[in-house]
Amino acid sequence: MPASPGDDRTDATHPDRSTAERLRRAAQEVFGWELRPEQLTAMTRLAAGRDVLVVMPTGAGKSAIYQVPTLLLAGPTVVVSPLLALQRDQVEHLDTARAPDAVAVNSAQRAREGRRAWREVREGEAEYVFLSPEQLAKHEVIERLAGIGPGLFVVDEAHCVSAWGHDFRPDYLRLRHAVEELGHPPVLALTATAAAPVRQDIIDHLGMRDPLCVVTGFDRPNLRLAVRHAGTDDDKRAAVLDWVANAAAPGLVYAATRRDTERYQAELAARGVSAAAFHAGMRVADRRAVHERFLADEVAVVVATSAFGMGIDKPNVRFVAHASVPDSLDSYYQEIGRAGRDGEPADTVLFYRPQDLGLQRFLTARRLDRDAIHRLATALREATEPIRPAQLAERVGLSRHKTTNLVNLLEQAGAARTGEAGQVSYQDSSVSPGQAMTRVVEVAETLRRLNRSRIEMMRGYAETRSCRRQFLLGYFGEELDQPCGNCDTCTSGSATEHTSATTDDNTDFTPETRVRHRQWGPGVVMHREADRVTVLFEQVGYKTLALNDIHDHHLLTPQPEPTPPG
DNA sequence: CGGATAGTGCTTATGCACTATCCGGTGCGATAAT
Repeated sequence: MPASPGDDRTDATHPDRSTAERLRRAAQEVFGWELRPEQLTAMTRLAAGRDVLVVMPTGAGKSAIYQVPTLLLAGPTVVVSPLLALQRDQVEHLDTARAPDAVAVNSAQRAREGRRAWREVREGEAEYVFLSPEQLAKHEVIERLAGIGPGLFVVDEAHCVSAWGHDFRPDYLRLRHAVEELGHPPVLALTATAAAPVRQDIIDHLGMRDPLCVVTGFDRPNLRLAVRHAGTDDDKRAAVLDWVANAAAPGLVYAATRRDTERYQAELAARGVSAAAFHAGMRVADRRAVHERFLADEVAVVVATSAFGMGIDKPNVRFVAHASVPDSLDSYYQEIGRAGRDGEPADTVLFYRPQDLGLQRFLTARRLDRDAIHRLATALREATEPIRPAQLAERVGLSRHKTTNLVNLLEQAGAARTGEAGQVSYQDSSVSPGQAMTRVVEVAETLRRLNRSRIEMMRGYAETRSCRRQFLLGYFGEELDQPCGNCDTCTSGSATEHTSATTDDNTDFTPETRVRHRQWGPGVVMHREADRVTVLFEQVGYKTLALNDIHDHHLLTPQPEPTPPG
């Protein structure tokens, strides 16, 4: 991995002491903060014009990393944020501090409000401007910003680039073009959760140059981890209800479908539990009411789809139960991370049926419109000059959303490219639209395999007999020396039986070892247990292999480290 | 991929087993209808 995500060492050169000192003082005087070393490292690097990826838990002061350098840098800071509600919160939060003004620009506001916000940014009154990725896809927004000259480009909740960019919100994958059009100010990506491939996705799709990766520990030792296996669907439902009805509130229950959230809510209510459902199909006012009542401890349990959570910083959540598996350990960790933020003990329990993985396979499978790909490729090949995705959508008669998605795929397939002005052109006119389509299908197939393998890692977590925390942290590239003592497999003794004793004949395939598989090609060892290793392959995603098979059939060959770039 | 639901057929009356069909998650922004 060229950018070596996960490397949290500062480079050997001394950080600019005077810059560090100025940052420290600004933080103290304007915000009243004492900066921690990793915050200061990231800020100093940004102030020096470099790109930075920060992976830190919620509450560790991620926002400070852009809020403080903004005071020193010329030009406003652009903050890309996925939800309008988050933008609102951030703007309000900055307004109460002694910080410069913050504004948001989005479709929810009136034209007059928008004009005023732009004027404040232009005149230097506002130093922070919050935008959705969709705003940055608009040419006039880029032109305005380019005219003002932002000093810093921040992507908050940066895991959304990877989680949503590939089909749900395709403008996330085009942010790199916005960055280029703005003259590549230093780019800061912030997230609480990102395993290796997610980090690489963020770096690639934001076009980050030789980024510093600041990754602090993932472990949340106060969270107890447990999995309950269930036979039939009815058994599982009964188990969820029994467990939740007896658990210490407040808590969250994640379900896979909207319908299930309402069903569990009704059944909990019938048992006298104060519960509310939450999903994206509800009216905005109702969603907000649930959110506020939960924060105010007026409702004990929220039963939600994955729609609930981002931006919810409630310290005393005592449990997060999953009535069904999410699509990846990344999502799972994000969701259980909402428990126990006060540091007090909290329970996480996954009610598991392997059949539930099927729904996630369905939901993450994307159906390609081959005809539309062919039409787009043809239109691009015939275009006399480069064209913006929005214009291309009009020309071909497809929605902007779909066009952007397919343009992204054509780019990833090497069939199209985006130039400096954000316009798309056909890569090589000797390639036929049919051939371009074939390549797109291959790219989509690789993405599908990766998604499936992430679902399989979810299975791995649910079915492991060794320490769950070791498994979970291993997935995020962090090694825990000993079984944790605060998960169900540790308590039952299963973890000690299956723990990975590092025996002498067994020291190859330690985590981070680069390997090559005869069939699956190159990969990196992510995790090792007593009798098996998990490898992340570039082409097929995560695979777990038995050490016996590896040795007997010479499946894996260790590879030398690639020479670092530069 | 699997669960829910409606429909079909069998059986012999009020259900039961089987089959076909449909449905399933995240939010922005622009637009249409009041």
